[in-house]
Amino acid sequence: MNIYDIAKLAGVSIATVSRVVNDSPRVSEKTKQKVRAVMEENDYTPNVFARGLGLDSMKTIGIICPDVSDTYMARAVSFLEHRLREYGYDCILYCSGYQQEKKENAVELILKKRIDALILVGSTYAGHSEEDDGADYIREAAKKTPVFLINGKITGENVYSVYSTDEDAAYSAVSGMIESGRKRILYLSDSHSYSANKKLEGYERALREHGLPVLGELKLYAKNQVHYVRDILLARRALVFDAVFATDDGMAVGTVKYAHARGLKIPEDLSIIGYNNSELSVCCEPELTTVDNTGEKLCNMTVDNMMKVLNGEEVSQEIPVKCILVKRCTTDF
Amino acid sequence: MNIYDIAKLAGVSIATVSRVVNDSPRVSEKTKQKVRAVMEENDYTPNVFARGLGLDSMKTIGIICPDVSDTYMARAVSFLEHRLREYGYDCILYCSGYQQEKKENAVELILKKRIDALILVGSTYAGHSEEDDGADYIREAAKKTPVFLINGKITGENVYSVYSTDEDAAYSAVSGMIESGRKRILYLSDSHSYSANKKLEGYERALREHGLPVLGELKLYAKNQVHYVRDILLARRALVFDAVFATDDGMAVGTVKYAHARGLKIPEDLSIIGYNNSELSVCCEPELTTVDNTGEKLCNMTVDNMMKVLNGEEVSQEIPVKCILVKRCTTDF
DNA sequence: TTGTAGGCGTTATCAC
DNA sequence: GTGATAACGCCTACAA
Repeated sequence: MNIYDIAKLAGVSIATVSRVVNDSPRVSEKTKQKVRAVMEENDYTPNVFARGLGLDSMKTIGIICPDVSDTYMARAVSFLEHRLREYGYDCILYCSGYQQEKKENAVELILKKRIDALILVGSTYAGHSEEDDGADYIREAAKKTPVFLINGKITGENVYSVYSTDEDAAYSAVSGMIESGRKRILYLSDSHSYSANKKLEGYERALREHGLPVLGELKLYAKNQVHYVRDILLARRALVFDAVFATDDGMAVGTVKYAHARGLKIPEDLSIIGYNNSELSVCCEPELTTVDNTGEKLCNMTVDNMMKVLNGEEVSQEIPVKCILVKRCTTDF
Repeated sequence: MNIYDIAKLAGVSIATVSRVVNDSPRVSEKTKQKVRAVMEENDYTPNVFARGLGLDSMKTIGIICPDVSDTYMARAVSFLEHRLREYGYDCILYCSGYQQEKKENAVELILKKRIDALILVGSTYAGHSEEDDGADYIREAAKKTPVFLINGKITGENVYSVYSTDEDAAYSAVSGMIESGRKRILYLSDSHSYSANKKLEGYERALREHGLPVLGELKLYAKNQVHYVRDILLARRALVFDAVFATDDGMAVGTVKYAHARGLKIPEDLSIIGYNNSELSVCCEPELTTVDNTGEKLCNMTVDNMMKVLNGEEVSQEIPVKCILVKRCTTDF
């Protein structure tokens, strides 16, 4: 059942049917009714491929994230999908993994789908250092379609970044711990991504501004898995620390487990702050103090921005969003 | 840059270019080389819309789930996406919510995209009772494209179901608790979906076969949120139970919190079993005994099956998969 | 082995 | 207000 069939049945031309489909004003109400009736009756649906071919768009946005099974990204994808759908867009999802090669491959493949825009979720896409950010493939992609980063920053034509101010958040979280008497604060992270580095900067600045030394032994990298973190900490008996700032709740919960295993009291003996304010943060005992980086806000702003860009409006290429420290029971300030 | 441009530059016809693109055997190696070179140089990519129009397929699978921010579904989507990509398919994601009307709407909208197949994740799509399963919209969809259910069962032409045997799993979990001396086991659930009902059946069968009464007061419905469950249990001081069988880990963790609040020892005073073996299950203290319903296996089997169906092969319309009880520290059997 | 021509189902630009 | 008709870019008989 195509536009010709409908035209024939309604006794009009395909042009008129097309106009009705697109609700053009220059069709008489009478013929509109007539054509609509025929369409209903035969439950006709315009062929999206044909339409796509003509308009060079299928109203589809590509979303790439390293791993949707990660809570943070799953939530982000959920927010994005909802907001995009409100605007009438569909989502193609691609989970790229964390390796540079796979990320480049993902971008390349998804671009072939002629998406209207591309969203990259997670700071892994923002590269490592400021100089060589390894993000040229993204700038290249931006020549074909607008690119939107969630929680990462890349400068370039046609690329837009919305990110949370992790440096600030880390600074004030760590400052809080220092001001409540902590002297040896462990920085616990699972990555060297853009946002992880920002958190590290905030951590170090807090130490420096409070006159504490920045020690290499107090920076620990691990997998973001509860038991993994617990065990790695248990294995380093010699390492002394009275507080932990983790860049993800999973690692913070691992630290809670470690404290239990060693009989340490939280927060008296060990103060802990997580990141992301995920479900996990209210599962452990005591419940985690954690940084909420307002994923929903980031996502909604990104989509709203995108719609403006697609409409040809001017838009800021860089939007920082403030984090919120959610105080629960693993800190005493 | 389209097929005509490439043809002109390579000094061949568009038919030949098309053959090269599709790696047809009836092109001489020499012209293949030549054409490929030109394509590389201009980094030509065939227009997927045009191809879709001709072939009536864009190699895209629709995935609908009620909510990707839910851990179980996020994992499922992740597994599905990976497997589908191995076969060269893309995924369109749609989060429908749980309301019947929205689910129907989601299916209707995604069908318009002319996907090659549809996957429905979660037993909410399988309806409630055996008689009126409210799934006619799915059978209707199956007239247009093959439909695959993950963890739900619907009978119908062109619909395929892969599901875990939740009745069995619930039966043996609850039996374990009874045999270790529990007499009043609370059934805690957040839904009346197909799989939730199966779990309830298993729970009731275990009680009956062990000579225990099936009591309405011991069936409790709640939201799948840690604090919500804790508070609802605290609010029912009069309710007596010595074990809890929860249909999701989130509610089981809520029960752990409840036990802490009341000073109950786990598992001595209260034995708890969760469901899904999610991240949450190792976050609380003590860690949860839980049922692993092998989501990865369900997903992989679904995709493999789908590929056979798309190739016109015959395939079983119904595949049950066994669950595994993961024993941790909230039970004593 | 290669080329020509028709079809896929729209939208958009003209005329009328 | 409505109707022809030409794109859109690819695939694939059929012909050579």
